[in-house]
Amino acid sequence: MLTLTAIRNQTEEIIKRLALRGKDRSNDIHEILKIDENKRQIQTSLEQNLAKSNALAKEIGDLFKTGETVKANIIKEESSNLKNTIKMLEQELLDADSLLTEKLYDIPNSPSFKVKLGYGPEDNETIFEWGTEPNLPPNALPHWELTEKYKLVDFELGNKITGAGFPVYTGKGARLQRALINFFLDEALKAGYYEIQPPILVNEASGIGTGQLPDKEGQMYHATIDNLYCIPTAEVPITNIYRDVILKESDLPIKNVGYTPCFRREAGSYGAHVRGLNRLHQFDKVEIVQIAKPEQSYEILEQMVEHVKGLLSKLGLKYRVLRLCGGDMGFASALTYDFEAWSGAQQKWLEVSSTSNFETFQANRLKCRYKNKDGKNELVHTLNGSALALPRIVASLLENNQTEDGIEMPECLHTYLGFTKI
RNA sequence: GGAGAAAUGGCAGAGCGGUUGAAUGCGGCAGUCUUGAAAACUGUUUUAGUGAAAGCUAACGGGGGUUCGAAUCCCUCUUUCUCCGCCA
Repeated sequence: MLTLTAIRNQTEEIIKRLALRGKDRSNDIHEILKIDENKRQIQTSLEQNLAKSNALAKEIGDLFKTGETVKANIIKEESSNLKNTIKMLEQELLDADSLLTEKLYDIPNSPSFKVKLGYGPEDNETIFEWGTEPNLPPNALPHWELTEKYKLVDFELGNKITGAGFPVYTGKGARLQRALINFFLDEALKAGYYEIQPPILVNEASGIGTGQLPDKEGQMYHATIDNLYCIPTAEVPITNIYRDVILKESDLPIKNVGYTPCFRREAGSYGAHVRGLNRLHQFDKVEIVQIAKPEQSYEILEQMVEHVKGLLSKLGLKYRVLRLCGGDMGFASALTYDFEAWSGAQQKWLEVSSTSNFETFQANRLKCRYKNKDGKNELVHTLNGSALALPRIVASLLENNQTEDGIEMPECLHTYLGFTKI
């Protein structure tokens, strides 16, 4: 969530930046300021009463020590009466505070100045494109037919065991999954990331920390008996490592990478665009996460973008990079680059990575700070990106590299795969 | 899963109803000394809210309660440790 300090001190700038999302938020912001002011008034009044009560308690203690019990009892009564006022003010403060939090949760992150005003995907800017149109045979097949032909993924079997969107990878299909995961992890290690294998079930506090809760509850699988959630991305556990943590300046930037399966309920999805591997309930992803000093974060975002570009280039996939417009950007993000790989047989772009700078939006909820040069605690910036998500990479690889007599695998995967062709 | 014990500052560890935001030790930081370092000595060392500041308020695992007053008593949850059971 946005920090109150920013809303208070840079009100006009925040409003201007929020407007880039295509919706005027000035009323909400001013309402928040009003609630905040009211809250502070209540708080001041409460604290004054508490101070009085503390002073009386001390006085009673002293009186008992000197044996002046009669006098002490009189003050005791006075203090008892004060308690009612305090209780009332406490409740008022609690109400004001929860109202304030509720309103703050409702405001998305204010986009970076680099973000273009826009309302949907049509307003995104393509800032980079690489690769050439694959040369496909005349009878080229979409990946969902290739996976069947070469027995790589069994969707039917997944239906039987679990349900739609839970595919079973078999034979070379399974080995391709493992190869990609290892390739992505190794590339991240080479780039200086530290490998983490986190839990894939998280508690409620973690869901709130990275912003999946309380709003997007319906997107996650929920194990109700133990009140745990299946992670929709490794971002959740890996970023929550730093919840309620004060880092040293020398710790930054922190560069973590983790592979996890990801679970998304994708409630309400249907139709051709979810066919095959295009959209799944369970999929695999390697995620890179960085924690950075504010002044470094945008440079680091560029580095992360370069890293993802490198992966796609090595895989030989035609791809493009989009800078999302305000209206298409995620709730928590200040600047997002989407990566789309070209799917030759489907003749469409498939989103394979989303790499974002959240500035202090997540850090504020997480209470993740670092001690700066002046010894002050300052919120960090958090960033993350998929590097990469597997299913659509597999779809593109299979489709783009199909030949009359098999599917060629890119060279960078050969040693991981133990074969060169499917 | 059963039985028992415990949770205090960066760490270790006192306190177990009344100037205790918290003794002491270690660590950290600053200074004295030194050519420099070590040692020794001196000082300093949590965080958040509010305020121009002084100050005030809150926090001893989380939540709730008793009391004029709680780190200290009670309830509850969580976690850790020990023993038993089960298990890859």
